[in-house]
This record gives sequence, structure tokens and C-alpha cells, in this order.
Amino acid sequence: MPQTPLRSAARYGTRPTMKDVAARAGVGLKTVSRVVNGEPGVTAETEQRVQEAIDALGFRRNDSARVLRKGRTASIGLVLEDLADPFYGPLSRSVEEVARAHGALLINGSSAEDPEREQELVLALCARRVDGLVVIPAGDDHRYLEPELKAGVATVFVDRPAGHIDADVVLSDNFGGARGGVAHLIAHGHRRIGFIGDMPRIHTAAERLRGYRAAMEDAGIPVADSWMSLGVTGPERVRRAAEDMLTGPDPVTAIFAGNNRVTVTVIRVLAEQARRVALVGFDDIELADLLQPGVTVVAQDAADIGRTAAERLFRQLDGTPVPPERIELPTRLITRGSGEIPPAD
Amino acid sequence: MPQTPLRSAARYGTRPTMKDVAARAGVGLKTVSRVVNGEPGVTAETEQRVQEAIDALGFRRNDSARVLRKGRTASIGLVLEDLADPFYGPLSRSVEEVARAHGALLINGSSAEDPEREQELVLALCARRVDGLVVIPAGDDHRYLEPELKAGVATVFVDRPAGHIDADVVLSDNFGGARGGVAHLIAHGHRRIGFIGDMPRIHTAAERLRGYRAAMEDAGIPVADSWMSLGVTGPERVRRAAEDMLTGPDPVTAIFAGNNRVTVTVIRVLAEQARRVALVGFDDIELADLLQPGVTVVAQDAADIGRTAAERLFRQLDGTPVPPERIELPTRLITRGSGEIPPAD
DNA sequence: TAGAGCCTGGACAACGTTGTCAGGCTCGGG
DNA sequence: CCCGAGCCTGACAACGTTGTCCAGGCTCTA
Repeated sequence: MPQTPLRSAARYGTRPTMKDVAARAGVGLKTVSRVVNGEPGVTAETEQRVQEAIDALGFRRNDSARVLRKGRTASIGLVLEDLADPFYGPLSRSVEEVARAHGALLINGSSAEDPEREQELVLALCARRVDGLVVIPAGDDHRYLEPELKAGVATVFVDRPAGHIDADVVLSDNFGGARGGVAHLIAHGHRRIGFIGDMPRIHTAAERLRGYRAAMEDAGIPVADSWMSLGVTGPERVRRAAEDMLTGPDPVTAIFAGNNRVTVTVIRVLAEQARRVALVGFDDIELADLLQPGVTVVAQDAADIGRTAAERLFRQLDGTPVPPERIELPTRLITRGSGEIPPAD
Repeated sequence: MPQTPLRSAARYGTRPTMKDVAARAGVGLKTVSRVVNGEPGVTAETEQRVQEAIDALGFRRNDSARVLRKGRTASIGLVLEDLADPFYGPLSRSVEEVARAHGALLINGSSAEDPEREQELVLALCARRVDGLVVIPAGDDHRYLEPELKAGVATVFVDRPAGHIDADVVLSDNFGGARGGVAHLIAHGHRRIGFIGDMPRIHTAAERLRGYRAAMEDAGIPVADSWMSLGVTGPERVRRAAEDMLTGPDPVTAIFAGNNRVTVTVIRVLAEQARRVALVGFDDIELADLLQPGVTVVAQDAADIGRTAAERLFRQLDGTPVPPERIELPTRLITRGSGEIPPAD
């Protein structure tokens, strides 16, 4: 079959360049560049000729080359734990909106709570020369970021503070929120209150545990070891932990759940119980108001956190460097029923 | 204050290049490149010297330059509707996992269901020379992608077919799923069944409506106009639509909800009703099993859809070009109670 | 010991774009 | 009629990396 000879520009896998456009329009390379970037100094007639050539060839500026030349990529990176988690979806979205308002693209990656993967991702983003980074830390040592910070990569840590490095941090008041949630249970008459949370090596988990302890201490209630379950993760283990607390020698009358995944599992367990047990969860969950009873939670505003972090990032990028700051956002107790159940003693 | 003169490499905002590394290690530029890329042909001793220089300077390869030279970016783009929607989080995550397995980075963007924004995003991704694109279409005309396809950008459309362009598509069996869901209601004795869905210009919405009509027709039930509410979006309008169907002259005994957002609102409305009304929703929702009654849904597997699309994408990228294909994934009816409520007539 | 062949390292061009700068054109005023 | 000013336009280098190609030094063998 006779193969029609194709212009280089149209060959499969090859893209037209400004040079091709220039040749077709019969102008110089730089003139094309001017048209593409809307720079002044081009006659309307010339501009139209160039535009026609662009459309005809399907030219699209190569941003890699542009970045190489200009130094800025107009993109930022977001490294979070898991995009499938309902907490991070809205967070990512709000970061994206801020980025978009600043004309930047967002690249996000999931660390899956693995410090090594976090580092791998962050460095990959740095290799692409993102202008800035929003990181939800999985690991606790971020010294590997020092050269990047020095090179001017704006960085904001979110949800948990960075390890061994001085940078902006935006987090929720995990301590205060947990303390308030547990105090709420105490105010409704509970004394034997269980706590189920993630590994204390995770900052948020540690802070929430600290809040639990503080609230108990404020009320002068000694905490039994059997009431605390730390580092459980995965539905099965949470389930067993909850059941143990409810049926042990010194059974709890209320449970404080350390994060949304724990809350969901505890709801399932409680639904199977004959006895009515109070529950307050950290993090809001969808449809919490439609359950019987409604689930009382300590809510963080993921979108607000993301927006705050992103705005802080662009402030670093736009203006003069500002000293690192730690921003703590308040949480909100939302009462819906489950936290107001009196002790069944 | 006397300013210590800094090496160019360490100055704020400037990054060391291979040239800097080469100078410091006392080797040639290309030798550094070889070490960085793990190419053979470098003595262990030389390699170590280079590695030390890399660490000392905090060198990070500039991928923009690399891309410019090599032509491939090892990144793919995903354009979806809204990352904050619980359907897209897992989808994005599964695409990311496949990308990661192929050594590629994922860039995603939200179109917010706006065709113009979709195009803007897609073209921005193309300007960055992503190797491939996964697009959940917002618009219905994708001819603007023709030059990109011709240039070899692998493309897979998801959830809805592309407009006026020949490309891979991965979608759920919206028609069959809706038909099955409605047939399920009919099998439980319902005849007056309402349908609330999105604008029919959205392919999924149109298909689900078609499924509803087909199921009704299969059963020989004529459909009253007042039973169908199309193009409603936003909780308030869905609420009103549901209430109208329930209190109109020919009130429905069951509702089929066209997507997860509609389902959630309908659940709220039904919770307020004295009469028990059956409900089947398209798309699964979290905690659906814990509600009273549990919510019967036609579920699509977002992660499976994402994985399928991404694998298809990389097949295009890895091997020889394969002709465009349309892949339809089955849905699954999950009975939990709400769909098995008999008509209250 | 000399020649062949291998292994290591470096010089150079090219990728596609943008900033700099200079040249040519037109137009108005002297 | 000539000159300067101002406006368009294009030639050229540079961004940081990788592929190609060649030079020099080494080892091994005859």
C-alpha cells in the first residue's frame, strides 16, 4: 500500500513545534512564540496567519521546554495518605481550587501511610520541579527535604507536623477536639469511657489520646488500661477491641473513636449490642445524621484545612518569604444523639 | 552584615545541575548522567565520588529537561468531575496504583461538570505532555482532542462515551443496572415507581432513564409523566421532586434514585414520611447497610472501573496500537431492605 | 613486547521554548 | 529629501538533560 508521505508534524507520535508553525506561516520562530503567549508587537494580519497555522497543525506548546527556560512550572504537589479516604477527597479538591485560582495545576499522590513511599513521591514531584508542596506526612523525618526547601520549593505540612525540619504546618486541634468530645460524654454521666485509636506514632492519634487522658483527668477519673486500645487498625481488630471493652470485667458505657474508620466499625458493633452504649467519633462521616441514633462527632473541616494550607503555600510563592508558622484550626462538636445516651450502668 | 559568598548551587532559588555535580566530583558531565541513571560503564570508585557530590549539593535531576530530551514524561492525566465525590476518590486511587506500577505519576483535575473547564484541563495536561489521558467527559464534543490522539497521546474515556471521536471507553452497564433495579421493585409488587435523575444530556443519566423505561415496559406498566423527574440537581430540587411524587394525584410507592447524591436526599425525605416507601439507588453509598432500613442499591465498582481504564491506557502505551474498544462493566444489585418494602397502596 | 580489544570518561549536539538584541520598515517632521 | 523615532520581526543563545561518538588507557594474548 502506498504510504502517503506525511509532514513531520503530522507523523504518528511527533508533534508540531513552533518551528513547524513558523515555517507554515512563513514567519520567524519568535513571532510564533509571541502569538502563543499573547505578547504585544505582532500585526493583526501576522497574528491571524500564525493562528491559522497553529490550528491547522494542531500545535500545542510544550510546557516542558517552557519550564526549562522559565524555571517555574505553575504546578504544585499534594502528597496525602489515601485519596479514597473520604477525608482527603474534599481536602484535595479545595487545594486544587486554590491552585486553579493561582493558575497552577495540582499533582497528587497517595503515600498509603508508608514513609518510604512518601519520600519517593515527594522527590518525584521535586524532580518535576513543582513550585510548591503540600504534604500530609507519613514518616516522621523530613530532613530529606532540606535541599528542596533551600532551593526554594514552598512547603506546607498538613494534619501532622514535619519531622526535624522547620516549615509551615496546618493542623486541627486534635487535642482540644478529643478533650471536648470526651468531656461531652463525661457531662452526660459517663465515667467508664473507652478509647480506640491509631498507633500513637501518628501525631494525630497521639494528640487525640492525650485529649482523652486530659478530659478524664480533668474529671478526676482514673483510666483503666483495658479501656484504651491503641494502634489497632483494620476493621477486624477494631471490632475485637470494641467487643473486649464492652464485655470485659470493667465494661465501658461509652466509646470515643479516634478516627472515621474506627467510628464506622464501632457503629456496627454497637448496633449488635442489646445495651445502649454512647459514642463520640473524631472526624465526621457521611449520613451520620440519618443513623439511629445519629452519630455525635468531633468534626474537622477538610476543605478548610486544604484551603488554608494552599493559601499559605501561595503566600510563600507570591511574596517575600515569611517565617514558618504553625496554624491550628478548631474542631466542632456536632451532637446528633449517640453522644448523649446516658450510661446504662 | 558580611554576606558569605555562596556557591551558585546553594543560592536561594537556584538548584545544582549535573554540571555542578561534575565540577565538584572532578568528572565529566556525562559521567554524572550515567551515575544518576544507573547506566553501566562507571568505576565503583568514580561512582562513589559522584554520589558524594550529589548528596553534598542536594542535587535532584530536572525532569523537565529530561522530558524535553526523551519525549516521554512518565505521567498520565485524569480528568474527573469532582474529587470530593465519594465515587471518584476510589476511582482516582485505583488509576494511581496502576500508574505507579508502570512507573508513572498521576495528575488529576476536576472539571466540575463544566465542558469548558474540562477542555482547559485536558489541554493543560497535553501541554505538559502527559503520555496518556483518562477522561470522564463533562462535555459531549471531544474533537478538540483529535490532534492529541494523532500525536500519540493514549486516551481512555470513562463513565461516559466520548463525543464525535473514536477512542477507548470504559463504562458501567447503566442501562442494565437501572433496568434490573427497577425490575427488582416491580418484582416486589410495585407499579407506581418514581425516577429521579440528572439531566439526560449526561450519558449515564440518559442510560439509567432508558433502563427505567425498559423495565416498566417489560412489565407492561405505562409511565406517568409525574413519576419522572429529570435534570434535577442540588438537594433542594431533589427534595421537592421527591415530595411531589409522593403526594401527587397518582402517588408513587417506590422511588428509583439515579445517582448517589439523589439517593442521599431521597433517604432524608423518606425518613420524614409516615408511609413506608421503597427505594433503590444507583451507586453505592457508605454506611448504606447501617441505615434503617438498609438501602438497596445498584452498585458500580469505582475501583474496578479505574483499574480497567488505566490498564487499557497502558496497553496502548506499552505495545502496538490496538483499535478503540468499548468496555462495559456489570453492575451489582445489593439488597439491604429499602428495595424490598412492599407497596403501601 | 607489540597489537588487538575492551572499558571508562568526556566533548558535543539536540530536544522546544523564551529573553536579548539588532536590523529593517514606515511614518512624520525638519 | 533626509533623518530619527518607533514599531515589527527574526537570529541567536541558553535552559539541563541524554544520545552519539571518539579518545585514551588498560588488559590480555601471541
